[in-house]
Amino acid sequence: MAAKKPLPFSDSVMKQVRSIPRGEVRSYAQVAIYAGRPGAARGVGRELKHLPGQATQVPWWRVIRSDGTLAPPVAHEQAKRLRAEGVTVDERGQVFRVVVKKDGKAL
DNA sequence: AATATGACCATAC
DNA sequence: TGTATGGCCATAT
Repeated sequence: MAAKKPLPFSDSVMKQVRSIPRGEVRSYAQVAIYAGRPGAARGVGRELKHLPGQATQVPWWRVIRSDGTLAPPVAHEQAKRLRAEGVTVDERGQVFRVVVKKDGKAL
């Protein structure tokens, strides 16, 4: 019997994105790594772009850039949704990442 | 199969 | 500190 076929890139990415807890953010690169394709950050962004957007169940807005900024095409919508979850977003689209200690306590 | 594009990332200047 | 350049990966044509 053939070995277990790895999930398609897109499915793997979606799975990871959906696993991001509310109020938490993750970078494209980080998602790519968790999806099993380190360095495929661009591919991640491409997949998220393919999403329905507002009508999706995938919390794409929790995926931001590695430097904490938001991607220009969606920055507006994204900032709005992030703030709705308690994530502090600067006017310039800068996200103050929620740092959590191993205790689960916010820093 | 090769080229072009993109919601990126890291480094160099 | 901000801008420019190269690299990486996954689709579309």
